[in-house]
Amino acid sequence: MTSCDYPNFKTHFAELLRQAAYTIISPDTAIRIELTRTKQASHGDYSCNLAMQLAKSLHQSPRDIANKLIDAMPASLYLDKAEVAGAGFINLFLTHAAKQQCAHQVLQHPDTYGKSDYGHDKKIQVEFVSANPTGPLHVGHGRGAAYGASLANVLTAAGFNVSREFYVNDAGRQMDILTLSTWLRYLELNDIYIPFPQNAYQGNYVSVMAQLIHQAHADRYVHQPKLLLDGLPDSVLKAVVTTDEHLDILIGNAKKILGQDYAYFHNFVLTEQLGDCRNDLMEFGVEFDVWFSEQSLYDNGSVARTMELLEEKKYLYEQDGAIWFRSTDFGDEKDRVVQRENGQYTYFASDIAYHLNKFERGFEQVINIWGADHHGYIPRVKGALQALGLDSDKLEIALVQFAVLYRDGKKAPMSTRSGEFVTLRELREEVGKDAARFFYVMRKSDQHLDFDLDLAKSQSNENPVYYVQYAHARICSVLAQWDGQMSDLETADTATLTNPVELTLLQKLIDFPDTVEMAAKEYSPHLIAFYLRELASEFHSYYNSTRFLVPEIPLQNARLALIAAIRQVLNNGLTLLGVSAPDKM
RNA sequence: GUGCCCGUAGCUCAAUCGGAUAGAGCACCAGCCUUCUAAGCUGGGGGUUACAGGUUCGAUUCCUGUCGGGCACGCCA
Repeated sequence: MTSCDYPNFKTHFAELLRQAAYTIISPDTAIRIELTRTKQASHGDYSCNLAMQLAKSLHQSPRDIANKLIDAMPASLYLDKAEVAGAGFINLFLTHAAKQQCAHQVLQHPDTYGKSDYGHDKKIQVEFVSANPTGPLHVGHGRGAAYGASLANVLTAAGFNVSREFYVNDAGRQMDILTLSTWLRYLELNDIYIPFPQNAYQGNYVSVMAQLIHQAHADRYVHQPKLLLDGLPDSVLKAVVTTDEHLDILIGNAKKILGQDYAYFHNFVLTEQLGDCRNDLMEFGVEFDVWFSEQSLYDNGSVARTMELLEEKKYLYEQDGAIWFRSTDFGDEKDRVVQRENGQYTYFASDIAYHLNKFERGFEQVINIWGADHHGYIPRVKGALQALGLDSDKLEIALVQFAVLYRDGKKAPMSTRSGEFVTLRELREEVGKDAARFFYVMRKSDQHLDFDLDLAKSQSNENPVYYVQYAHARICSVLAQWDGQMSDLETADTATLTNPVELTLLQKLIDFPDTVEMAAKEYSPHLIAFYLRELASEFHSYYNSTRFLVPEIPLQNARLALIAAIRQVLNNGLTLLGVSAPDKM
């Protein structure tokens, strides 16, 4: 937390302007005072457009109002000057002393600098990745993982009480298809060849799981494979065409044949895939507080109970043998099935129960991070929450556009079915965790991401992450060659830091807490990435223009205090993004 | 066909919920290492923010239309 003797200047000056404003307008007038950082040094450090906002209602020129506001502003020892510019902007200039003090601030509160209580400990959940445990995570999941983890870190830093959650789709058809796929591969290992459906899981990891079972249990689960083809047309035998119906028949037959042993296979592949997924994410620096099982919602009756609730509120009806939810009442384009003709609940049904459960756990804000291809799914989920009498505005869906892979200048396929996908693990091994994490959050999450594999692999030293890390390593190197005590820098006299580049750097350090807050407010961790690049850029420029280890001790200590503070902020920022800050490169 | 998102430098992307002269990186050109890490720095060329209107002190941002691109439109998950 920032200590009370060193203010947030945006907040501080906004308050002064508020007091000034109420000398010329009625105190019960609602005004929004927003300070923005200026782009040009000649415009000062902070700028406010309040005068232009008031111009219309006061019937005065913006510049006249601006002058009145400046005259009415209470004095501040941090304010060097305030002036009117342009159409009526009020430009505020910080004193050098105010900026120089920031270096001390950072060094005296190294781990907490950048944090704030903006979130007021509000209980917030971030649910992300939530990939089907039916195969390895691919590079599309990687983006959701990097975004979600960074966002959760940013929210935590901004003072929210964050819970990271992974929703495990352990119930449903996709798991059954994987189970069937594994059993078929297992049968092959026992020299029993049943045509492998083209719409089953083709990936090599399926065979690997089958081998594990075969090694442990030999032919124990062979049973009567011929019965598997009961009720299927001959075309399936030739493995030319298999439809979804064929697959469902195969699954049904497998369940019948295997009996209790089906549960063994199902559980084995789930445990195996989930473990792999958890491990993969951990190596990517992404961890979760809660792994929430979809199956548990069936086991404890939550799904049935949720459906009863909707039934009581008259939002369900029967048609064509299925049960429908009236999502059109809430703006969806059509009503949606919650229970199929065959009596099975749909994924949507358990999802409603899941979201009800989230609210019952007391989260004041819930963020779901979904792939952008799910955008059509939003109205029905929000509709269901409204039907249950909940405030759907407390559910924020952050859509993450898929990363489109390019290989040899062409789009590369990345379906989990085709077996040709690029996995997150492969990507990590090729470009490293740090580069992958940084690269993923370099751009706004709702923008398409072109991921050029050749570039990322062959020219990874061009990745911007090295630029930032290099700045950190350079500072470490300088400080290692200095023989003083770090504690001396905490109180070093920084009054000599008056060069433009030094003042720019100090202002940049002051900006860090505001940047974190903005990133939290806008759910935009990419702002941190851009901030770090700018800070690193200004540092590299400083490094090339100014020597730090100089004979004059007071001057040396002042400069070292500044670069030590920069190192700390680089470290704090990189940590938010899950990227390491190396001492050497 | 309907709905949602998007269109900014040659390429990949920014632009603090409408602000001042639209910014970076890569690529290209010209310079800087007997001195703290050259994975760096300095300078330069590059734009009618897809197009046409509208709203106002002010538009890349908001509204309408056109063109172009992506995604979604299952009793799948």
